[in-house]
Order: sequence, then C-alpha cells, then structure tokens
Amino acid sequence: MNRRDEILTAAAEVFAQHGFRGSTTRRIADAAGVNEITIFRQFGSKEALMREAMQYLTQSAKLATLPDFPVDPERELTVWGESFIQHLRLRSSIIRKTMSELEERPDMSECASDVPKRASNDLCRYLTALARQGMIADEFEPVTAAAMLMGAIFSDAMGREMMPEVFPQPAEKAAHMYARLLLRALGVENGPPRATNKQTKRSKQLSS
Amino acid sequence: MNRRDEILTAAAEVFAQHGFRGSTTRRIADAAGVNEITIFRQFGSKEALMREAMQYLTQSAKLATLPDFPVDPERELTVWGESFIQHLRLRSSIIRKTMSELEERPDMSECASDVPKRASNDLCRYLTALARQGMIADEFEPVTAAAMLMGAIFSDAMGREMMPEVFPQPAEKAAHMYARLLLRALGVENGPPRATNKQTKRSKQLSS
DNA sequence: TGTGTAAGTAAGTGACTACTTGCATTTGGG
DNA sequence: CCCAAATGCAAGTAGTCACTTACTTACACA
Repeated sequence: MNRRDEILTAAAEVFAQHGFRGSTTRRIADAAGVNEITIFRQFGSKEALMREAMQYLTQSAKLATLPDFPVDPERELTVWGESFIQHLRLRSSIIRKTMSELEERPDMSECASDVPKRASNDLCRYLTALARQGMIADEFEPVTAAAMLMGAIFSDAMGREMMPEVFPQPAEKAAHMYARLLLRALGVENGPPRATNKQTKRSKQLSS
Repeated sequence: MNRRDEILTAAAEVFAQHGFRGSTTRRIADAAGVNEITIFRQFGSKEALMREAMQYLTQSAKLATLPDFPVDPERELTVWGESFIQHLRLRSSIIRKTMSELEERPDMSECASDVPKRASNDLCRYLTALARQGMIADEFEPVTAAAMLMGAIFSDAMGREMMPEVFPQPAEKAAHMYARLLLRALGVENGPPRATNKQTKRSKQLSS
C-alpha cells in the first residue's frame, strides 16, 4: 500500500468520524502515521485531499447484481437487499457525514449519489423484468416500488443504531422481511419457481 | 418574541446550514441581530446554547394523528404520510446535520429521535387496529410494515433533492403511492368502508 | 430620582487552524 | 557509492475559534 493511499484511507476514516470541518490535517496525519507536511506536499491542500479521498471511496464501491431473468424473486431480492444493507451499514458514518455536507460542499458529495442511483436503476430493471415475465400480478410503478424497498433499507442502515426498537428484529433478517413485504405488495407468488407460470389476476393470498 | 427565543431560533437556523462546528457564536449572533457577548451571558457556552436550541425545536414538533378506529385506511394513511413527509422535508437540512453529529454529540442528538419513535409507535398502533378490525388479510408484523412506510417517506424527504429521478413523481403524490403500496402488501381491501359509514367517496381502485 | 438588569462596546486570551519555509534525514535506483 | 526524490523536524504565519474582563449605555420600575 502506497503512502498516498494510506493518507487517503486515513482521511476517509477521520472524515467518517468528524466530518469535513472536524477533519483537521493534524488528525489525518496522525491517523496515517505521517507528518502533517507530507499531506500538503502530496495533495496541495486539505480540500484537494478530501475530494480525492471521496472519489477513492466511491470508486471502490461494488454493488451486488440482480439477474436479468428472475427465477426466484424472494431469494434474489433478499440476497440483493442483504448485500445492499450491509454495504450501507458499513458506511453509515461516512454517509451521514457526506449527506450533511451536501449544501456546503456539493461538488464533494455529489459523487456519493452514484451508488444509490445505480442501485435504484438495477432494482427497477429487475422489477420490470419480473413484470415482463408475468410474475407480477398487479399493475405497478417500478420507481415507486424500488424507492420503497431502497428507502426501507436505507433508513434501517442509518437509523437502527440510534433507535433499534423502530426496526424489525433481528437485524440480519430485516432485508428479507422488507423484500417479502415488497413482493406481496406487487402480488408476486412466492416459493420456488415452477416454470414460467403466469398469473394476471390479483391473488391476495401469498402467505404460507 | 423574546430575545432569548430569537437567539435560539437563529442558532437552529445557523446549525441547519453549517452544522455544529460551522455554527460559530459570531454567526449565530449576527443571525440573531445580537451582540456575541449576549449569547454567553444568556446561555453560558455554545454547547449549552445548541443543546437548548435542539430541545426548543423538537418540543415544537407536532405530528399528525392516526385514528384509533380505522375507517378508510388508504385515505387515513395517505393524510398521515403526507403530513409526515412534509414535516421531514421542511426540516431536511437540520435532520441531516443532526444525524451527522450523532457520534460526536450523542446527548444533543438523542432528543431528535423522539419524533420518529413517536411516529413509528402511532403507525404500529394504527396497523394493529387495522388487523384487529379484520381489515388486514395477510399475517404481518406491524414493526416491519411501519419501518417500510416510514423508511420510504424518510428517504424520500432526505434524498429527493439530490437525486429526484430515484423517487416517484410528482413529489406531492409520493406519500399516497407509498401508502397504497404498503396496504397492498398487507392485503388490505381498498375502497370506502361498507354500509355503515359515509366517508368521502374515494374508492377508485387498482386491481383491474 | 435612584437602582438593578439586560444589553452593548472594546480589547484581549490562549488554543487551534490551514499552510509555509528552511534544513536535515532517509530511501531507493543506477 | 551517489544522487535525487520523498519524508521528517522545528519553527513560524495569519487567521479563526470560544470565551473573558472591564466598562458603558438603555430602560423599567419603585
């Protein structure tokens, strides 16, 4: 690992803990085990360092993929949701800080909106594919449905620590429960696949 | 309006724009049209001022109520959701700042969790009442369902400004759409109540 | 008219901030 | 072994921060 990369990761850590204003060059240098001067020689200014640190982070973000051709919606959505919620939980501190810097430093934060945009896009595509395969009984709007699931997952990842009683228990099952609830809202049959069975009439009964 | 209250509201405004560290006593004094010294004489320290300002805010928050005996779930949930999302949207800046101060100043932020806790509680009670009245077809967990709706609303209020394409359009209909989706997930019959009630006719429903 | 209280003015404290300069030291490659 | 780049160290600059001290003004009320 490069000296430069060490500084970048240290900057990201300090930012996650203290935000932009609290990320003093002294603190970052200490966290990186590096002399403060080195930071200025490498990056020129705190601004430049932090900008580069943010890009460094968002570029390394990898999202789980949803299949192009749904087979087992409940399982696929759950796996995707669990991966997404875990991604957000691991980054909850830095996400909170980034969101609060939105107004004062929009150029630094806007790259952060990339991940949720891609996730929303993937999810919409998946839900549309579900509908195309006749697995969705009710008429629906993919953007609303996607916003609902992503919103539940996002809020859970951001807020569970502060108010656990508001969210379903246990935390590890949450993504699965959100996914199931969404599928029920869409009138999707659950259980394992059995060829491409098509059902256009709203079936209000899915519970086992 | 009291001098003291003027300072408190000014502090809240400055905090919403710049966060805790960015809320210098100078800025707050200017915003309040008051000498900086007055702040220290009135509140003793910046910490004390900000703490009081936060309480001042959360105490003034009023939530819409849900009826104890549901009559028209779609309508009632929509009205509640619209009120809640509007509440959050008006305060999105200050909520983002407060969430990002969680780790560094937990005592200051914890009073902020009061509103969502109360909202979640109200919503759970309402959903349970729905089930008790036999209006919910499927088995369900009220906490999960409540977290889903509140999560969608919260995320919408926090994120729409930054990435509008991720959320349903138009913004004014969003709460209604989330509420409808949730009710479908719970297998709630929509349409107005049967004979004994005379609510506004808001049937108009989905499943075709 | 006198007095107490809230507010203002002026000046300054020490700590911290981003950032700079000058010089010594380490390190790695040819 | 030498050179050059990278890094460290010591010190300093100008600015900002929360907060203080000492003194003055405005006003309500008795």
